[in-house]
Amino acid sequence: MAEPTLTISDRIQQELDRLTRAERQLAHSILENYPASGLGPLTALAEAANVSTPTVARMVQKLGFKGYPEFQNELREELKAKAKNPIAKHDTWTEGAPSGHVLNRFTDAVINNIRHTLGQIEPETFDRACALIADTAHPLYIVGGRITHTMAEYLFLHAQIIRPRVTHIQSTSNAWPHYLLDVGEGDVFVIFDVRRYENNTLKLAEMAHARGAKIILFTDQWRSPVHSLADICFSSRIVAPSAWDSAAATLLLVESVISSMQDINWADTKDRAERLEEMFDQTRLFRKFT
Amino acid sequence: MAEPTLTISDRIQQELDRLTRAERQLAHSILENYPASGLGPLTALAEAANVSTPTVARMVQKLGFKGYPEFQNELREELKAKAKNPIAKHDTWTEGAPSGHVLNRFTDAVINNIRHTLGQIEPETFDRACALIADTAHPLYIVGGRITHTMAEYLFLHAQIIRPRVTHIQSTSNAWPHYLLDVGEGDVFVIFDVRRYENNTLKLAEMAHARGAKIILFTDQWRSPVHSLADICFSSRIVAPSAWDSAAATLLLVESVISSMQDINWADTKDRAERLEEMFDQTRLFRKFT
DNA sequence: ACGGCGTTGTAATAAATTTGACATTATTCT
DNA sequence: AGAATAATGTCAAATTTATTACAACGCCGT
Repeated sequence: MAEPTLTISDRIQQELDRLTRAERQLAHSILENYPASGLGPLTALAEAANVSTPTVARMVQKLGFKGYPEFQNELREELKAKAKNPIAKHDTWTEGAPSGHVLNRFTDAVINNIRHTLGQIEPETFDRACALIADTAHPLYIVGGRITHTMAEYLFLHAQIIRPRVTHIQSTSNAWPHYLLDVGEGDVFVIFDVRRYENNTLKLAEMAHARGAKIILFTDQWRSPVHSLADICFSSRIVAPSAWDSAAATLLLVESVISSMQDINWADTKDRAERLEEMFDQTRLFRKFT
Repeated sequence: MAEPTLTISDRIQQELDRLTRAERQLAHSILENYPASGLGPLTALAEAANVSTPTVARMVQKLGFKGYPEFQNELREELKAKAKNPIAKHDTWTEGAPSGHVLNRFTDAVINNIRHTLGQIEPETFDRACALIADTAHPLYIVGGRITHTMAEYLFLHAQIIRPRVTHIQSTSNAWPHYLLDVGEGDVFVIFDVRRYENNTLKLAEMAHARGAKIILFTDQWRSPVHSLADICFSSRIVAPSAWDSAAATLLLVESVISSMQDINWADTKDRAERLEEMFDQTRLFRKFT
């Protein structure tokens, strides 16, 4: 990476005058639909430009590449960079920190995770999931594992305000079988399971499934075995520059679900939230807002 | 060109269920930086995905292509089409969703929050906080409130692996005063308090402060009253297009702290993590990785 | 108009990539 | 637990692709 901010396209345009007739013809053909045409085989490019193959080979060498494959390689790198760029246009997030600082490295990874995660979600599926979760006609069960129970609880704490009949189950607790006694056809389960996938969670999902419950699964890119039982499955990217994974993308999804639920059940929510406020005031749990 | 509006990326995601382990691995690798990686030689793609070359060949056939070259050809066609389309439709996060969809609105807000939050943090302060949290010479207490205890617990679950003498206190539980009995000079408190700020949390912070403990506070942009007692204070932006706030930026900070702690205590962590793995294996809590 | 030089194309060679056959390993079902 | 089946990898053959050598063409100056 010796040339940082000089694309191949730039370089070609710069050289345009110094090029010969056939080469210019070729150059225009490359720029015509850049960079796609340059990523095909040399022969195809030559044909499209109506020049011979050696002309192509010679020109890429003139541009300073060892050969056509190297030329293509840089084109692909450009493409990668471009794909990342519009989102992560900050080379550093925290000013004054070297780009290698944990904060910057981690933030990059998280933003990337978010981008990939969102890219894989079909809005219809998401809306369907929210509708299920918000549907007060059926009880809602929220299930988390050893680490993920924090996400489960986060969802639970909000869902609890928005709608009635919500239960939080920890699959690592040994009390979970009791909860399943009452589960019936059409009940909704939101299950969190990221690697390392937990046996209890799978068992729980199997039992819920057997009783006719709908399952909405939040997992990672490799997908928990629960996914074969799930009606809807969201997989978040969780890779991070760390020995542990990042739950940030998952949290984003959860918060979006909460927001969407709230919109669906607004009439109810408003009422419930107000009653909750009152109760908080009475318990003096919170200070009055400044 | 029989498939009009169905990109290869779409098709791969659609088929994801029908694919086998190695193929899924490969699929993710292709989607990782799409479409650049798919435009290189088959060998390179296989290597990047850690699968054998025939696996790649087989999968592209499974996707309905005669061979790898034809697959690449369609990728290039897609690229051309995208380049021609002047509407850069990538101002949305989830393709196919209107920009007003919850997912897009929420994601925008979260990314913005992250930007603002990170922009306010001085790397030195962050490093100082991590050093304190990682310092095994003093016990570490982690405190959360009604909602924030999920963040607190997330930190706790990881800190627990990385170092000894970590305690999680819920300020909303009535057991917290007991924990404070043993607190002494130099003990470290990580406290989470976002609006609505909780009385219990403030009381707890006051007592800890009185006993000479160091306080690291995670709060929001308006800053909890605890901040006057805190040695270090991180304020995250938490605004979201929702009746509730977003914890995503806070989580990002927490995860960065975890990552940094781990680097500081690496020697210990490795050992502790290994012992933990053993115990997990013995309890059969998790399934063996597929 | 002719010789020289730079440019371009043809064809053969060399290198690489892709594909297919087979052995090995993992997984599923009984 | 073991047999059957599917999945995956290794290796070699075949095809495609890039490169090189060389011949032909056109252009320009004298």
